[in-house]
Amino acid sequence: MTVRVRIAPSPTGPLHIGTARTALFNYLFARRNGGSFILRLEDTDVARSSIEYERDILDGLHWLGLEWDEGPEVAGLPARGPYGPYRQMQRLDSYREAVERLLREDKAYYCYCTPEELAADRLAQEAAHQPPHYVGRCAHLTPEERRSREAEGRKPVIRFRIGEGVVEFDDVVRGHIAIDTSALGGDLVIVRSDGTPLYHFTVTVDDAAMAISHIIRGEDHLSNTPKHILLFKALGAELPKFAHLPLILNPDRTKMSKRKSQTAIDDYREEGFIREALVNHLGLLGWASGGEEEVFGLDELVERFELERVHAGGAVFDRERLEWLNGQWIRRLSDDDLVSRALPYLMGDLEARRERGEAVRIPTEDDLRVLLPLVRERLPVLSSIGAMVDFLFVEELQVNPALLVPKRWDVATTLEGLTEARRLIAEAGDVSFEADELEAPLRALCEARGWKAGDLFMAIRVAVTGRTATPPLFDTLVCLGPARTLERLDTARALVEETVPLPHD
RNA sequence: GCCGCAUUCGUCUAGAGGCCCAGGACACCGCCCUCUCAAGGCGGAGAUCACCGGUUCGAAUCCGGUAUGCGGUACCA
Repeated sequence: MTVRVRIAPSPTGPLHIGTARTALFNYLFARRNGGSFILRLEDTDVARSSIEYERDILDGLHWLGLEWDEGPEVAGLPARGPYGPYRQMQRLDSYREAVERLLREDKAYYCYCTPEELAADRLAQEAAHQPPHYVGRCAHLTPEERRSREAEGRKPVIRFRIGEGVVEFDDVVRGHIAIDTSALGGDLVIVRSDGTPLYHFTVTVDDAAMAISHIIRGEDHLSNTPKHILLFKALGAELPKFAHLPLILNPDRTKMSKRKSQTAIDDYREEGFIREALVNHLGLLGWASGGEEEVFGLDELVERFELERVHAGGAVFDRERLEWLNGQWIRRLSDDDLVSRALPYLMGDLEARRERGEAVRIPTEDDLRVLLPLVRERLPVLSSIGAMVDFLFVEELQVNPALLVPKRWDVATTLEGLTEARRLIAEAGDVSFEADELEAPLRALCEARGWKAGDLFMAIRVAVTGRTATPPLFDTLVCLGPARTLERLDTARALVEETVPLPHD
């Protein structure tokens, strides 16, 4: 059997975590089984769809590395695949044709009920403790009745006859499912009164037309599946296999939502999560390899993925795990790759500072390449690059004098320490400004004075970076260079003297 | 309300009758490493496998019921 799967997002919002996960699983299944992964845009909700969202979704999927084999034309590039168009609003003819067929075969009919009538039905059903359903008022209209309603100017919807019986199917992840059609809400509206087709209808017409073999989607569609099966049959199409993925949940275990969680892939990207981490994390939501490794790249996921191993319970999106994976993946990036990915974040930070009136140097890729080895295992997300290395690029460092004096030291000791350190560093700089050359004499100094090296180093660290947490000190000094190092030590000494009065000595 | 699905450490999960008084990972705690912060290493704590019955010599694993949660129930997708 030729495997053909699809992701069918509607461009009514930015790319959602859930959509991305569904896309991933479809992609993995397709690649694993030598099948095709199809992208289809479900844009029939014209009121809520927009081209911006469409862009965002396509961009996001592309960014994640989930390349589709067939899909719509994008940004000037032509559509790909023999089953186009891949945008539903461009497939209206095929829906019209399908509707006409259903109408002709009396599997569907025009319904003239007004919203008021339907609301009244619903109220009555509620009062009678019945499940809401369409009562079938228009199910068997005579031609005369139809004409008179038309004459009133009523615009009909088209309903699909649901019929009686039990719909059964075997879900790949959930096993055997049986649902009585009486639970389906009565005959289903498939075409709006304005003539546009509705989701349940378009999705099955398209899945049939595109020869989709496996429908892999979120569990929220499980209850709708009987409707689709009935439609497939009415259309005379072959039934695909169904696999319903567990939902991704908010921490309170409700379906993940914008209200309660960060759901836009874009927002994670902006924070500096990298695609490898996101893919890895999403791949582990509802699926596990069965082995004990958990850090997998896309290709490794493809190698191991099995739809049958997807499990049925919902999965809370655990951001801390994502962060850990992000660190793992950042550490695995090559230097060049990390540099090019992190640089925009650094630039952004510095640009923002500049706009606030601070003097900054603009870093080059080379600037970053030098100190990258020092920060890579300290980066949880790329956006923290600025906080890590900004001191190299700001011209006038803001130092909090209170931080300058190490916890175990007093002002006088600090002053002495910085002065002596400045002298030794200047001497070392005359020879060669390298980490080893700097460290040895400073350690010797501490030995001689009975200081803990860590205290002296902390004073220098703050003097030179303004921060208490930095990459290793001597490498940092080397990156800074002798001139700026000495200058900042001088500034810091002055600061200690000026702003902190020396009480009794 | 009705229908459907689900339920193993806080979280993600392994587990498909004896290997499980339940394994791994994140988070947490401690120790080691260490110039700070990380990273890394080692160790710890953490789940009466939702509950109740049944089947079986034996159940997290099979069956039934209950509870709870979630999803669906639109001229949204």
